[in-house]
Amino acid sequence: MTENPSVAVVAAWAALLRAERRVVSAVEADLKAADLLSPLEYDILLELGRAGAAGLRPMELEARLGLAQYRVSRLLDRLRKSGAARRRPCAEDGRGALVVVTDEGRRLLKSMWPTYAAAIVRHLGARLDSVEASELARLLGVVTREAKS
Amino acid sequence: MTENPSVAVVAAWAALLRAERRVVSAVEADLKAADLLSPLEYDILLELGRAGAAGLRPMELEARLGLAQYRVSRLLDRLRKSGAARRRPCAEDGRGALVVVTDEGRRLLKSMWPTYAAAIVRHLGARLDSVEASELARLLGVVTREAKS
DNA sequence: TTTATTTAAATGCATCTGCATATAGAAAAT
DNA sequence: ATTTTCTATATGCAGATGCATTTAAATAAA
Repeated sequence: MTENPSVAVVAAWAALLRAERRVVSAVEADLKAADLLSPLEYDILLELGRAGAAGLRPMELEARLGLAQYRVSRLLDRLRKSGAARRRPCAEDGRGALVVVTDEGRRLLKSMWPTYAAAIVRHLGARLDSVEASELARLLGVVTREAKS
Repeated sequence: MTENPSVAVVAAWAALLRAERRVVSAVEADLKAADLLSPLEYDILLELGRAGAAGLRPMELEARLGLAQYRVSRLLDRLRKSGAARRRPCAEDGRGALVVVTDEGRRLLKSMWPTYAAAIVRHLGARLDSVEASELARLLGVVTREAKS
Protein backbone atom coordinates (compact mmCIF):
# COMPACT_ATOMS: atom_id res chain seq x y z
CA MET A 1 0.00 0.00 0.00
CA THR A 2 2.77 2.31 -1.12
CA GLU A 3 1.86 5.33 0.92
CA ASN A 4 -1.85 5.08 1.60
CA PRO A 5 -3.31 7.01 -1.31
CA SER A 6 -6.02 8.06 1.04
CA VAL A 7 -8.64 5.40 1.43
CA ALA A 8 -11.26 7.88 0.31
CA VAL A 9 -9.59 8.44 -3.03
CA VAL A 10 -9.40 4.76 -3.76
CA ALA A 11 -13.03 4.39 -2.74
CA ALA A 12 -13.96 7.21 -5.10
CA TRP A 13 -12.00 5.55 -7.88
CA ALA A 14 -13.69 2.21 -7.38
CA ALA A 15 -17.08 3.85 -7.13
CA LEU A 16 -16.45 5.79 -10.32
CA LEU A 17 -15.69 2.63 -12.25
CA ARG A 18 -18.71 0.82 -10.92
CA ALA A 19 -21.18 3.67 -11.24
CA GLU A 20 -20.12 4.50 -14.75
CA ARG A 21 -20.45 0.92 -15.91
CA ARG A 22 -23.85 0.47 -14.38
CA VAL A 23 -25.41 3.76 -15.37
CA VAL A 24 -23.89 4.17 -18.80
CA SER A 25 -24.63 0.68 -19.95
CA ALA A 26 -28.21 0.99 -18.78
CA VAL A 27 -28.70 4.26 -20.63
CA GLU A 28 -27.01 2.86 -23.71
CA ALA A 29 -29.30 -0.13 -23.62
CA ASP A 30 -32.36 2.13 -23.55
CA LEU A 31 -31.08 4.12 -26.50
CA LYS A 32 -30.21 1.01 -28.44
CA ALA A 33 -33.61 -0.47 -27.73
CA ALA A 34 -35.12 2.62 -29.36
CA ASP A 35 -32.69 2.27 -32.24
CA LEU A 36 -30.97 5.58 -31.53
CA LEU A 37 -27.40 6.82 -31.43
CA SER A 38 -25.02 6.24 -28.54
CA PRO A 39 -24.49 8.97 -25.92
CA LEU A 40 -21.11 9.69 -27.45
CA GLU A 41 -22.54 10.17 -30.90
CA TYR A 42 -25.22 12.35 -29.37
CA ASP A 43 -22.54 14.51 -27.77
CA ILE A 44 -20.73 14.92 -31.04
CA LEU A 45 -23.86 15.92 -32.89
CA LEU A 46 -24.68 18.29 -30.07
CA GLU A 47 -21.32 20.01 -30.37
CA LEU A 48 -21.67 20.17 -34.12
CA GLY A 49 -25.14 21.60 -33.70
CA ARG A 50 -23.84 24.34 -31.43
CA ALA A 51 -21.08 25.16 -33.88
CA GLY A 52 -23.69 25.82 -36.54
CA ALA A 53 -22.95 26.20 -40.23
CA ALA A 54 -19.32 27.10 -39.55
CA GLY A 55 -18.72 23.54 -38.49
CA LEU A 56 -16.03 22.20 -36.22
CA ARG A 57 -12.57 20.80 -36.74
CA PRO A 58 -12.15 17.19 -35.65
CA MET A 59 -9.30 18.30 -33.40
CA GLU A 60 -11.67 20.67 -31.68
CA LEU A 61 -14.12 17.86 -30.98
CA GLU A 62 -11.22 15.82 -29.76
CA ALA A 63 -10.32 18.48 -27.22
CA ARG A 64 -13.85 19.27 -26.09
CA LEU A 65 -14.93 15.70 -25.57
CA GLY A 66 -11.58 14.33 -24.48
CA LEU A 67 -11.47 11.65 -27.13
CA ALA A 68 -8.56 10.06 -28.96
CA GLN A 69 -7.86 11.36 -32.44
CA TYR A 70 -8.58 8.14 -34.25
CA ARG A 71 -11.76 7.69 -32.34
CA VAL A 72 -13.12 11.03 -33.46
CA SER A 73 -12.02 10.25 -36.97
CA ARG A 74 -14.01 7.05 -37.07
CA LEU A 75 -16.99 8.35 -35.16
CA LEU A 76 -17.27 11.12 -37.74
CA ASP A 77 -16.91 8.57 -40.51
CA ARG A 78 -19.92 6.74 -39.25
CA LEU A 79 -21.99 9.83 -38.61
CA ARG A 80 -21.16 10.89 -42.12
CA LYS A 81 -22.06 7.54 -43.57
CA SER A 82 -25.35 7.59 -41.70
CA GLY A 83 -26.13 11.02 -43.11
CA ALA A 84 -26.10 12.90 -39.79
CA ALA A 85 -22.99 14.94 -40.58
CA ARG A 86 -21.03 16.06 -43.60
CA ARG A 87 -17.60 17.54 -44.34
CA ARG A 88 -16.65 20.86 -45.77
CA PRO A 89 -13.20 21.80 -46.94
CA CYS A 90 -11.28 23.90 -44.49
CA ALA A 91 -10.17 27.22 -45.93
CA GLU A 92 -7.42 28.12 -43.45
CA ASP A 93 -5.85 24.70 -43.27
CA GLY A 94 -5.61 22.37 -46.21
CA ARG A 95 -4.99 19.34 -44.06
CA GLY A 96 -8.00 19.96 -41.95
CA ALA A 97 -11.66 19.24 -42.23
CA LEU A 98 -14.73 21.05 -41.08
CA VAL A 99 -17.57 18.90 -39.99
CA VAL A 100 -21.12 20.13 -40.05
CA VAL A 101 -24.32 18.59 -38.78
CA THR A 102 -26.92 17.96 -41.48
CA ASP A 103 -30.63 18.69 -41.21
CA GLU A 104 -31.16 15.03 -40.78
CA GLY A 105 -28.62 15.07 -37.96
CA ARG A 106 -30.48 17.87 -36.26
CA ARG A 107 -33.77 16.06 -36.56
CA LEU A 108 -32.20 12.93 -35.15
CA LEU A 109 -30.70 14.83 -32.25
CA LYS A 110 -34.03 16.39 -31.45
CA SER A 111 -35.93 13.16 -31.77
CA MET A 112 -33.50 11.40 -29.46
CA TRP A 113 -33.90 13.72 -26.54
CA PRO A 114 -37.13 12.42 -25.01
CA THR A 115 -35.81 8.87 -24.89
CA TYR A 116 -32.36 9.96 -23.83
CA ALA A 117 -33.64 12.24 -21.09
CA ALA A 118 -35.97 9.55 -19.81
CA ALA A 119 -33.09 7.10 -19.65
CA ILE A 120 -30.92 9.58 -17.75
CA VAL A 121 -33.68 10.17 -15.27
CA ARG A 122 -34.45 6.52 -14.91
CA HIS A 123 -30.92 5.31 -14.38
CA LEU A 124 -29.30 8.27 -12.68
CA GLY A 125 -31.87 10.84 -11.66
CA ALA A 126 -34.15 8.44 -9.87
CA ARG A 127 -31.37 7.58 -7.47
CA LEU A 128 -30.45 11.11 -6.46
CA ASP A 129 -32.32 14.03 -5.03
CA SER A 130 -31.58 17.37 -6.58
CA VAL A 131 -29.03 18.41 -3.97
CA GLU A 132 -27.14 15.18 -4.48
CA ALA A 133 -27.27 15.53 -8.24
CA SER A 134 -25.81 19.03 -8.10
CA GLU A 135 -23.12 17.99 -5.72
CA LEU A 136 -22.21 15.01 -7.85
CA ALA A 137 -22.01 17.19 -10.93
CA ARG A 138 -19.83 19.65 -9.09
CA LEU A 139 -17.41 17.04 -7.79
CA LEU A 140 -17.11 15.31 -11.14
CA GLY A 141 -16.52 18.69 -12.68
CA VAL A 142 -13.69 19.35 -10.27
CA VAL A 143 -12.12 16.09 -11.29
CA THR A 144 -11.91 17.03 -14.93
CA ARG A 145 -10.48 20.48 -14.30
CA GLU A 146 -6.94 21.37 -13.34
CA ALA A 147 -5.02 19.71 -10.55
CA LYS A 148 -5.34 21.07 -7.04
CA SER A 149 -2.73 23.55 -5.89
CA MET B 1 -37.34 18.33 -22.85
CA THR B 2 -39.92 15.74 -21.87
CA GLU B 3 -40.44 16.99 -18.34
CA ASN B 4 -37.24 18.79 -17.38
CA PRO B 5 -35.19 15.95 -16.04
CA SER B 6 -33.82 18.40 -13.58
CA VAL B 7 -30.93 20.33 -14.98
CA ALA B 8 -28.76 19.03 -12.18
CA VAL B 9 -29.30 15.42 -13.16
CA VAL B 10 -28.35 16.08 -16.76
CA ALA B 11 -25.30 17.99 -15.57
CA ALA B 12 -24.33 15.06 -13.37
CA TRP B 13 -24.77 12.70 -16.31
CA ALA B 14 -22.61 14.79 -18.60
CA ALA B 15 -19.99 15.21 -15.91
CA LEU B 16 -19.97 11.48 -15.26
CA LEU B 17 -19.26 10.72 -18.90
CA ARG B 18 -16.50 13.29 -19.13
CA ALA B 19 -14.84 12.54 -15.84
CA GLU B 20 -14.83 8.84 -16.40
CA ARG B 21 -13.26 9.18 -19.85
CA ARG B 22 -10.58 11.55 -18.67
CA VAL B 23 -9.61 9.82 -15.46
CA VAL B 24 -9.94 6.23 -16.55
CA SER B 25 -8.05 6.64 -19.76
CA ALA B 26 -5.25 8.46 -17.95
CA VAL B 27 -4.96 5.71 -15.36
CA GLU B 28 -5.12 3.04 -18.04
CA ALA B 29 -2.36 4.77 -19.93
CA ASP B 30 -0.12 4.74 -16.86
CA LEU B 31 -0.76 1.06 -16.32
CA LYS B 32 -0.18 0.24 -19.95
CA ALA B 33 3.04 2.23 -19.96
CA ALA B 34 4.24 0.01 -17.12
CA ASP B 35 3.08 -3.05 -19.05
CA LEU B 36 0.51 -4.02 -16.44
CA LEU B 37 -3.08 -5.23 -16.49
CA SER B 38 -6.09 -3.00 -17.01
CA PRO B 39 -8.10 -1.78 -13.99
CA LEU B 40 -10.83 -4.22 -14.90
CA GLU B 41 -8.46 -7.16 -14.95
CA TYR B 42 -7.06 -5.95 -11.67
CA ASP B 43 -10.54 -5.95 -10.16
CA ILE B 44 -11.18 -9.46 -11.31
CA LEU B 45 -7.93 -10.75 -9.88
CA LEU B 46 -8.68 -8.88 -6.68
CA GLU B 47 -12.05 -10.59 -6.32
CA LEU B 48 -10.50 -13.94 -7.12
CA GLY B 49 -7.82 -13.25 -4.56
CA ARG B 50 -10.40 -12.53 -1.89
CA ALA B 51 -12.28 -15.69 -2.75
CA GLY B 52 -9.15 -17.71 -2.04
CA ALA B 53 -8.68 -21.34 -2.96
CA ALA B 54 -12.43 -21.91 -3.17
CA GLY B 55 -12.50 -19.78 -6.28
CA LEU B 56 -15.41 -17.91 -7.74
CA ARG B 57 -18.05 -18.67 -10.30
CA PRO B 58 -17.99 -16.48 -13.38
CA MET B 59 -21.59 -15.53 -12.69
CA GLU B 60 -20.56 -14.29 -9.29
CA LEU B 61 -17.92 -12.06 -10.82
CA GLU B 62 -20.49 -10.91 -13.30
CA ALA B 63 -22.79 -9.82 -10.49
CA ARG B 64 -20.14 -8.25 -8.30
CA LEU B 65 -18.51 -6.20 -11.02
CA GLY B 66 -21.60 -5.52 -13.06
CA LEU B 67 -20.19 -6.95 -16.25
CA ALA B 68 -21.85 -8.70 -19.15
CA GLN B 69 -21.63 -12.47 -19.17
CA TYR B 70 -19.61 -12.73 -22.36
CA ARG B 71 -17.24 -10.10 -21.15
CA VAL B 72 -16.40 -12.01 -18.01
CA SER B 73 -16.04 -15.16 -20.05
CA ARG B 74 -13.46 -13.59 -22.31
CA LEU B 75 -11.67 -11.65 -19.61
CA LEU B 76 -11.18 -14.91 -17.74
CA ASP B 77 -10.01 -16.55 -20.93
CA ARG B 78 -7.25 -14.02 -21.24
CA LEU B 79 -6.30 -14.09 -17.59
CA ARG B 80 -6.11 -17.83 -17.88
CA LYS B 81 -4.02 -17.68 -21.01
CA SER B 82 -1.65 -15.24 -19.34
CA GLY B 83 -1.28 -17.57 -16.39
CA ALA B 84 -2.86 -15.30 -13.79
CA ALA B 85 -5.89 -17.49 -13.20
CA ARG B 86 -6.92 -21.08 -13.69
CA ARG B 87 -10.12 -23.11 -13.70
CA ARG B 88 -11.29 -25.84 -11.43
CA PRO B 89 -14.27 -28.06 -12.07
CA CYS B 90 -17.34 -27.10 -10.12
CA ALA B 91 -18.64 -29.90 -7.94
CA GLU B 92 -22.19 -28.69 -7.34
CA ASP B 93 -22.88 -27.61 -10.88
CA GLY B 94 -21.56 -29.45 -13.88
CA ARG B 95 -22.15 -26.52 -16.21
CA GLY B 96 -20.26 -24.15 -14.05
CA ALA B 97 -16.67 -23.27 -13.54
CA LEU B 98 -14.68 -22.17 -10.57
CA VAL B 99 -11.96 -19.70 -11.26
CA VAL B 100 -8.99 -19.37 -8.99
CA VAL B 101 -6.14 -16.89 -8.96
CA THR B 102 -2.71 -18.46 -9.41
CA ASP B 103 0.42 -17.62 -7.44
CA GLU B 104 1.60 -15.75 -10.46
CA GLY B 105 -1.67 -13.84 -10.47
CA ARG B 106 -1.21 -12.90 -6.84
CA ARG B 107 2.31 -11.72 -7.47
CA LEU B 108 1.13 -9.68 -10.42
CA LEU B 109 -1.66 -8.13 -8.39
CA LYS B 110 0.74 -7.17 -5.66
CA SER B 111 3.34 -5.83 -8.01
CA MET B 112 0.75 -3.67 -9.76
CA TRP B 113 -0.44 -1.83 -6.73
CA PRO B 114 2.30 0.80 -6.38
CA THR B 115 1.88 1.90 -9.99
CA TYR B 116 -1.88 1.62 -9.88
CA ALA B 117 -2.19 3.56 -6.64
CA ALA B 118 0.12 6.25 -7.92
CA ALA B 119 -1.97 6.60 -11.05
CA ILE B 120 -5.18 6.88 -9.04
CA VAL B 121 -3.65 9.54 -6.88
CA ARG B 122 -2.21 11.39 -9.80
CA HIS B 123 -5.31 11.47 -11.94
CA LEU B 124 -8.06 11.53 -9.35
CA GLY B 125 -6.70 12.12 -5.87
CA ALA B 126 -4.64 15.15 -6.75
CA ARG B 127 -7.79 16.95 -7.80
CA LEU B 128 -9.80 16.34 -4.65
CA ASP B 129 -9.27 16.99 -0.99
CA SER B 130 -10.23 14.18 1.32
CA VAL B 131 -13.69 15.52 2.13
CA GLU B 132 -14.46 15.81 -1.56
CA ALA B 133 -13.15 12.34 -2.24
CA SER B 134 -15.36 10.82 0.45
CA GLU B 135 -18.36 12.71 -0.74
CA LEU B 136 -17.76 11.68 -4.33
CA ALA B 137 -17.41 8.05 -3.29
CA ARG B 138 -20.62 8.29 -1.30
CA LEU B 139 -22.63 9.84 -4.12
CA LEU B 140 -21.36 7.40 -6.70
CA GLY B 141 -22.18 4.62 -4.30
CA VAL B 142 -25.73 5.87 -3.96
CA VAL B 143 -26.05 5.78 -7.72
CA THR B 144 -25.23 2.11 -7.95
CA ARG B 145 -27.57 1.06 -5.17
CA GLU B 146 -31.34 0.74 -5.32
CA ALA B 147 -33.64 3.39 -6.71
CA LYS B 148 -34.89 6.12 -4.39
CA SER B 149 -38.31 5.66 -2.86
C1' DT C 1 13.75 28.38 -52.28
C1' DT C 2 14.76 23.57 -50.95
C1' DT C 3 14.82 20.53 -47.08
C1' DA C 4 13.51 19.13 -42.48
C1' DT C 5 10.16 19.16 -38.88
C1' DT C 6 5.76 19.34 -37.08
C1' DT C 7 0.74 18.90 -37.22
C1' DA C 8 -4.19 17.25 -38.81
C1' DA C 9 -6.50 13.53 -40.17
C1' DA C 10 -6.98 8.77 -42.02
C1' DT C 11 -6.08 3.91 -42.07
C1' DG C 12 -4.20 -1.26 -41.75
C1' DC C 13 -4.05 -4.42 -38.39
C1' DA C 14 -4.71 -6.72 -34.00
C1' DT C 15 -7.57 -6.89 -30.16
C1' DC C 16 -11.86 -6.16 -27.72
C1' DT C 17 -16.86 -5.70 -27.37
C1' DG C 18 -21.68 -6.77 -28.16
C1' DC C 19 -25.10 -9.56 -30.07
C1' DA C 20 -26.97 -13.67 -31.02
C1' DT C 21 -26.63 -18.31 -30.63
C1' DA C 22 -24.63 -22.85 -29.34
C1' DT C 23 -23.62 -26.23 -25.93
C1' DA C 24 -24.37 -28.76 -22.08
C1' DG C 25 -25.93 -29.62 -17.71
C1' DA C 26 -29.81 -28.62 -14.05
C1' DA C 27 -34.47 -28.16 -12.72
C1' DA C 28 -39.35 -28.58 -13.75
C1' DA C 29 -43.13 -30.57 -16.03
C1' DT C 30 -45.33 -34.53 -18.00
C1' DA D 1 -38.18 -41.77 -16.69
C1' DT D 2 -38.79 -38.58 -20.67
C1' DT D 3 -39.36 -34.46 -22.42
C1' DT D 4 -39.41 -29.53 -21.86
C1' DT D 5 -37.70 -25.52 -20.08
C1' DC D 6 -34.23 -22.90 -17.88
C1' DT D 7 -29.49 -21.59 -16.54
C1' DA D 8 -24.24 -21.22 -16.85
C1' DT D 9 -20.78 -20.60 -19.89
C1' DA D 10 -18.63 -20.38 -24.47
C1' DT D 11 -18.22 -18.78 -29.16
C1' DG D 12 -18.87 -17.14 -34.33
C1' DC D 13 -19.33 -13.02 -36.30
C1' DA D 14 -19.81 -8.05 -37.05
C1' DG D 15 -18.58 -3.78 -35.49
C1' DA D 16 -15.65 -0.72 -32.41
C1' DT D 17 -11.21 0.51 -30.21
C1' DG D 18 -6.27 1.22 -29.72
C1' DC D 19 -1.81 1.31 -31.67
C1' DA D 20 1.30 2.46 -35.01
C1' DT D 21 1.93 4.32 -39.22
C1' DT D 22 0.75 6.89 -43.46
C1' DT D 23 -0.52 10.85 -46.04
C1' DA D 24 -0.59 15.42 -46.92
C1' DA D 25 -0.27 20.02 -45.76
C1' DA D 26 1.78 23.73 -42.71
C1' DT D 27 5.63 25.70 -40.44
C1' DA D 28 10.55 26.14 -39.38
C1' DA D 29 15.36 25.66 -40.69
C1' DA D 30 18.98 25.68 -43.98
